[in-house]
Amino acid sequence: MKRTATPRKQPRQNRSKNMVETILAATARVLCERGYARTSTNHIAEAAEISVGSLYQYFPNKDALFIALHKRHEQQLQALIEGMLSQLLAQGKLLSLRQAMASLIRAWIQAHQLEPELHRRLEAEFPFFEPDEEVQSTERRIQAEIRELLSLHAAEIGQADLDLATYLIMKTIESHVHALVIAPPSGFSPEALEAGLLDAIMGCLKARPETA
Amino acid sequence: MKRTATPRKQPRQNRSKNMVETILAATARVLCERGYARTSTNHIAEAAEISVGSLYQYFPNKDALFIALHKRHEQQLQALIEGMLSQLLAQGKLLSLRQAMASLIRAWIQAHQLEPELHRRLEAEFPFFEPDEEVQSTERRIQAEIRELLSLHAAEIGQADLDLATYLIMKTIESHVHALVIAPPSGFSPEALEAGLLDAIMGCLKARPETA
DNA sequence: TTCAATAACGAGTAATTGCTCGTATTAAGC
DNA sequence: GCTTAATACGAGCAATTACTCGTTATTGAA
Repeated sequence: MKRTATPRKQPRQNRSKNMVETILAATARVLCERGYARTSTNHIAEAAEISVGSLYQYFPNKDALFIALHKRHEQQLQALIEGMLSQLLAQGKLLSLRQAMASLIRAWIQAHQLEPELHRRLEAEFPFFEPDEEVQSTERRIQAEIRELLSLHAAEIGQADLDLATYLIMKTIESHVHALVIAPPSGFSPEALEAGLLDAIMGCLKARPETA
Repeated sequence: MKRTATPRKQPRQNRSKNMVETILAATARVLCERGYARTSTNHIAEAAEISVGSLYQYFPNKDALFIALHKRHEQQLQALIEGMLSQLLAQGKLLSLRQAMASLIRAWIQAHQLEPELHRRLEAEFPFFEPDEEVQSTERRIQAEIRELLSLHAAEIGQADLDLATYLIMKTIESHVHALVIAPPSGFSPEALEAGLLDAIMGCLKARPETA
């Protein structure tokens, strides 16, 4: 497996912009159908009804395809979450802390309804690539926005360290939603799970130091 | 890549029992050093200082190696956690709910200190195999034991559905510990994280239905 | 129409990989 | 020692794979 790193040309004409889209769409399709391990660049080219040569004009190597796909998907999710966050921030203290958290959780869950099978494949069977800089930067922005949301209700929050609180609730939401998408637990209704998750988040915020 | 499924012979003599151990140990070593994608059966045989032929006498195909390794590792972790759980159950109501949860969290974290790099590789860059039946059964037993632990303190617990509560706290602990091992967040001390996690768990348990 | 830049093509290649199978070595029962 | 079963070996095969590069087609401006 070569791993050429030579950068490829940027699409100039219209047909080649379409090409990039076609290739990524085919990559997603084949990934969902065959899984990462059994997906080859030849398969992708065939599914996209183009030649391998064309594929390699825009992507320097196989992994670049998946990295691009991964990035695009993450950015779509992030956009949905940020949309809800800006709404919540705009409303200020009109909403209670609990209401705001409930909305955040719901948005997070809904975002993950976007191409869930692709999400599953990307998250579950993907080798560990270094996270994209742009995605990370948005992640930091989301974190800052959640922190701001929390600070609106600082009076109600027991946890003194707002940064820690932000980190904890993000990780908690993220992991539960992840579990919901990857392997939805049987026996519990989505509503019950959502409510339970909200309780956990609120508990984590309300908590005041107690003696062990 | 063939994927022969013919079952292989069970080791009878001593030398072959050692062989299986040697092979698994080498698999772990190579996996940690090279990562899953760049690990071949030839590499493993070389690292184990045996021949590929010998390897294929005990493992029907490449994935069987990783499946066996994965299973062994999971069982080790489960054993540690179950050990702590039986201790906690034996102590009955001597410990407060909070104390019991704190011990559980600590045991969970400590269990994951066992070969963390191997754990990282297995969890992060492993294709999606169907979970092992034996491992799943132990998982269910652990879940039942946690439920029992909770039911000892049912009076203090707001969440009416103990099964849901059990599921929620398991997933919460699991995911936070996972994050701690895979990508420890910078900026927070381990103690603060542990305390925050405990708060989240307790909040999730204490929560009583509120009006949204 | 001409022509050069851009894009698309796809047969072919070099490398790798999983795995087999015929052979050699060792162990155990007699 | 002799015999037989168990174990270990490793050269090599068949299949797959990522990727190249010489060629052809398309575009659009002059």
